[in-house]
Amino acid sequence: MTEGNPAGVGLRERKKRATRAALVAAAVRLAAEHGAEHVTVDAISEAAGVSARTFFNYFDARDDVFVMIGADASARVRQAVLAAPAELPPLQALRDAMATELAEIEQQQELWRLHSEVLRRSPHLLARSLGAHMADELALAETLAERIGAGSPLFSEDRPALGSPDDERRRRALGLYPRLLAAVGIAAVRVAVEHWCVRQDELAFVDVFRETFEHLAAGLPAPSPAGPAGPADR
Amino acid sequence: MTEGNPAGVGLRERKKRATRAALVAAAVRLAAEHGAEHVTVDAISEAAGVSARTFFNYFDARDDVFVMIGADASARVRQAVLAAPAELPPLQALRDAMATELAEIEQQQELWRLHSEVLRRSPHLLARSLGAHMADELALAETLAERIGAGSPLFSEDRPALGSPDDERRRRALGLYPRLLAAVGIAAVRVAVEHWCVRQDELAFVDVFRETFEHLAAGLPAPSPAGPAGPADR
DNA sequence: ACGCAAAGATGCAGGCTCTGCAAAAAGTAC
DNA sequence: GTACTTTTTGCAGAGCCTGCATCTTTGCGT
Repeated sequence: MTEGNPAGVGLRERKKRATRAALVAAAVRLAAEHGAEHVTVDAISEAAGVSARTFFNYFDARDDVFVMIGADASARVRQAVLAAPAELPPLQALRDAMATELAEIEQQQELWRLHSEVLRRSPHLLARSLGAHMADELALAETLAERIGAGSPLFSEDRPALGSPDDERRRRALGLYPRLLAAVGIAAVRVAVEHWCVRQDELAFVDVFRETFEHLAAGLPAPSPAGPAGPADR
Repeated sequence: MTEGNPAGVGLRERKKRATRAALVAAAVRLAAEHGAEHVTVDAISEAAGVSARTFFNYFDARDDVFVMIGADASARVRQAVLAAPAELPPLQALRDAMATELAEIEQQQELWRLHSEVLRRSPHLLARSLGAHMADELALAETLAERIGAGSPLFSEDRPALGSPDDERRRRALGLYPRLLAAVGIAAVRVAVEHWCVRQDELAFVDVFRETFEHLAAGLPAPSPAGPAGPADR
């Protein structure tokens, strides 16, 4: 009924995306100004030009509007993991895929800076955001399994909700290693980003990122007192 | 008003703990039976024998009552990390500390099984639980820093909320390595537990746990098709 | 034992979040 | 233009959460 239209995706679809984007933009702008917990659904909806009831047609919970940014970045990482040269070890393939994505995000700085500002001032949202990425982690584990070749043809782009029966089935089909690699990789990126955010002035993100994955590849040995993977940084 | 009383911690304190425990127990029991999202604060409070208003004197949000189990386990892990033999590499010290704690938890099986059942059926809570452990991660990173000797005398038992100015300061004082080790270690435990939960019948948790940390210590190399971490235990 | 001060529990008012339902409005196809 | 589908909206209602005033319990000195 729909997608036969390459030029225009259909007025309906376009309007929906516009509304969603307007809600997210309004929410982030208001949150940056007044603090996320003082921004009501009514205020967001009014700023976006829709009714409060409509807000809940787009988001299951008020907080979701603050964590639904970059929902497609993880999909691109998975694609890159599959496209990586076959001779690369899994950890390196993952590292490179993530590096590419992070570089692109670094260019949209402004939006992400506002967003991270909001998250910093509302730890509650940070926690929620973290949890929201659990589904990404599972999907990434599947992709890694497929790349390694240990997996069955699990590839599919739809992601069932956490805890669904389907989700259950997919977990069973995965080995320990892909899941571990996915979890550890995501944790490493998170730590690298946080570490860099705290000392933006002193360090280049690329260096932090490289050092982080060097630690991992080395098996996390105790760092020498001077510097872990190079000259010390303070 | 303090600790001078070894025999009894004071009636007041005991009552508070009892109330908190009663609320948690009632909540988990009700959630296991009816599903977490159908359990109201009123129902929990009534089952625990207190008023609904009192519930919010103990928990900031209704969902918190479902994720506040084992809040003191992480403190014991930190203690064990510090107490570990000095010649142990950090990763191993962390592994052993976690293993001890997990063994103790394995004995309270019943409560934890119920709890994990609740989390499984309510992914929303799982996400929240994940985020709640962020503070633990930071504290663990500090402890690891102290053990390594790279840290200043940061030791203190009070944990400021995520995002507080104090939290900010403490993050700055930490190097990349301790934070990475803490994040990766916690992620590894989570994966091991999940992997084991999904195939409880086939595997012993100890084995899954050991294999997980072998992967880490080896630097996450691509597993050989046959056996993941080489020819088994050493 | 008595009474005082601190801490906790409770009730209540009120605002905000979120859901189901049915009617109105807007887009789509014929 | 008409009929069909999708989206938006208002409304009612349940539940979540907080601030405030009050009452009860506990800890402790005398």
